[in-house]
Amino acid sequence: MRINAAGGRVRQADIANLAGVSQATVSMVINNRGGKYHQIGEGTRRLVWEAVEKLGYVANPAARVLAGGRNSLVGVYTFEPVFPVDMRDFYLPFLLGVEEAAEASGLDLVLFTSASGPDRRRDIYRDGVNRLRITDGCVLLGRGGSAVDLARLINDAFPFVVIGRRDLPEHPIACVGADYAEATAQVVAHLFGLGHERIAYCRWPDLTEATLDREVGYRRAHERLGRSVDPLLLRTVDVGEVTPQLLRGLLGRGATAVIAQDAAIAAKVRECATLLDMVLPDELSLAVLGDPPRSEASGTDWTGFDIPRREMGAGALHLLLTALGDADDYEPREQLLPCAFHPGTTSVAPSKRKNLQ
Amino acid sequence: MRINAAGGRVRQADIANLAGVSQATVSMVINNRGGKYHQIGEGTRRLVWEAVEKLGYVANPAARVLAGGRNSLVGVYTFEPVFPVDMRDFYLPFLLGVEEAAEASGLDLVLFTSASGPDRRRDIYRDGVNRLRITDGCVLLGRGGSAVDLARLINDAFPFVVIGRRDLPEHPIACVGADYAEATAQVVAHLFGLGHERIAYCRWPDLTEATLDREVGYRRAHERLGRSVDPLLLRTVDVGEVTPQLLRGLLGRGATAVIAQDAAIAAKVRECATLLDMVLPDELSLAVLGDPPRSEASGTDWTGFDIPRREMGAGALHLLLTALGDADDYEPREQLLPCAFHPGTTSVAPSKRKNLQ
DNA sequence: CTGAAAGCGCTTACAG
DNA sequence: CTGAAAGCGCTTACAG
Repeated sequence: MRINAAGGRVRQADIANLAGVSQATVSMVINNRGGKYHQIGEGTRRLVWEAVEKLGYVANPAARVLAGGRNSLVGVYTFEPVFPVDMRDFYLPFLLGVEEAAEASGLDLVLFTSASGPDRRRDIYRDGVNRLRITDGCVLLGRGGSAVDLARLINDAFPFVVIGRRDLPEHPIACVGADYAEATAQVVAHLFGLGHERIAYCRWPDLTEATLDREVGYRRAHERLGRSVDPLLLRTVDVGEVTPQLLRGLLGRGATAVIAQDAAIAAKVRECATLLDMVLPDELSLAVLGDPPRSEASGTDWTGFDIPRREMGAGALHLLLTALGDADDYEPREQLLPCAFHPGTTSVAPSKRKNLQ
Repeated sequence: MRINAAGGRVRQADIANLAGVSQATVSMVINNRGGKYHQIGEGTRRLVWEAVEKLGYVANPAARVLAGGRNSLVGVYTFEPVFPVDMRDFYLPFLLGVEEAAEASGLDLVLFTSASGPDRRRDIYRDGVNRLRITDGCVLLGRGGSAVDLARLINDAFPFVVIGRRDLPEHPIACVGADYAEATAQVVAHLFGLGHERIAYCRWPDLTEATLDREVGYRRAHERLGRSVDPLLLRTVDVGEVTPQLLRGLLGRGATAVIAQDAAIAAKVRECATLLDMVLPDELSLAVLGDPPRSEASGTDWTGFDIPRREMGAGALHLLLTALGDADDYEPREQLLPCAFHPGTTSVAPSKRKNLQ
């Protein structure tokens, strides 16, 4: 490294020496500050730049940050270990969106990989310390995210935005979600439009917003057409519980279409249908509520919708920026992005199917 | 964020106040320094940690770095904008490797996305500032990487490791590369083993280590078997220059197998072969020197080798750690990882082919 | 075992 | 138009 007299890195002080000006002046010149205090002469400017070039000066960003306040570091924190490759496929687009937006705003991203302990579980608070604080603010990602941790972050007045709609009983939370309710309603409406009368829905057993919102959409679509939801067609299942018997039950109840919350369930339903010797999609229409990860899509062009993951990532970063901007009168907001409906090839108008009894 | 009396971020001074100790003691406790000077009592330790927890203190990384400490922040810097999706596909595994290793070492990752200017060109040094310095050290990734920038980093005594073999005239550089020479030699040897006598090679026109190393391997494999390289079979081409005429030239020169540096060229060669009504792979064996990105593989199981991208990423991080460890007698090292040979289905024993004149 | 102090290299009021 | 000084929040000798 370029060395000054003292054998250290070249500092503004060295430039000041060589140029015969004060250190403050060097700073002003380098940052091109024209503040009301410092009007710096052309001659001085040149002197300073010459010295800079001669000594090969480079500002120390740490010092700069320390003296200046913000550090232009924004964090990305994932609640679950991100390594299982499937998960990666799923989360990556969010990350890309965040990154794009960060790049556009001149921010660097901190990936909190260290946050997971030896057990690979993740906690924001470990040893009572919130590492996220090295950043100006964070984007939070993933299914986990205990309400306790979130409440604590709010308590700490730490700026953050959650990707995915999130409701916290007490506190309003800034989040950017996908409008699953409306997107689901659209899928259901599409099936109704094709002529299906009885549409089954297999949802997850969890109680997250993502699951509940979709059910809301399923019900909403029925309401809009003045139809009532048959409770026996609305099933709460784990993938493992999807069996030919289950499917037979739905068919027996008159279902001509099955909507699955995710691709794993959808694939399982299809498998069962095949076991029952059904011809797809003619004898059974299928739909999935969201874009399946590559590994599970397996070439099928499912009826469903695309989650605007990239846009959600970018939106989260932007929301975070406004939070950082006017820290004072900032009101946590929920922002819902529309999902693009995708007709796909797994659903068609219902036809007669053979009797399964 | 937790606010102290002065309305600012919580600092060590606030902890010191609350715990009734000096700021220096807080620093020692937090960094768990047992230096010969400071033996700190268990009681004091507890008091400090309690205060830390109560106020939600987190060290300011900039200040820490400035004062000479470590950060547990490691940077990842990509020379090219990473956004074109193909590029992503290519770079992602490296990143995963780095992340895995970082996670295992309790380090967080800083993605320098801001490094690219408005023109989306990337420079480490912009406005005379090297932002990388907020980290303890960096992993550098990508094809760009001007020798000037690298030399400057070395001059600055900034710890870094390059992914991909890199030779700098003057300075030794720490890098983790793939052993392209040996991997290429293996591909050639495989083709010789199948009975091919004359093997053409289409390389890129650039002069990067990645390109030169592969050519070395091509030549080495010939030497080992006591064969000489026919200069007319070793072609330097852009994708655009791969034409049926080119291929005809190679065939006319007796080639029964063509090795392409990348999948784009390989695909083009195959296309040309098809135009010449050749039956593949019987009449022409093909190989690619590296695993093609998903988008270009297009279902073909190319003869070639797998670049150990993930391992390279992890290796780079580990090398960086040793560099950070004994900063004193640290000697920049080059580390080459073997590539796994992959027989594939695009090459077989040569057979008679029809005369193309 | 602990505190007071210097210093890391900057930026930014403030005083001329 | 420019300089002297304070302060950002830490770490690390040094002095007790």
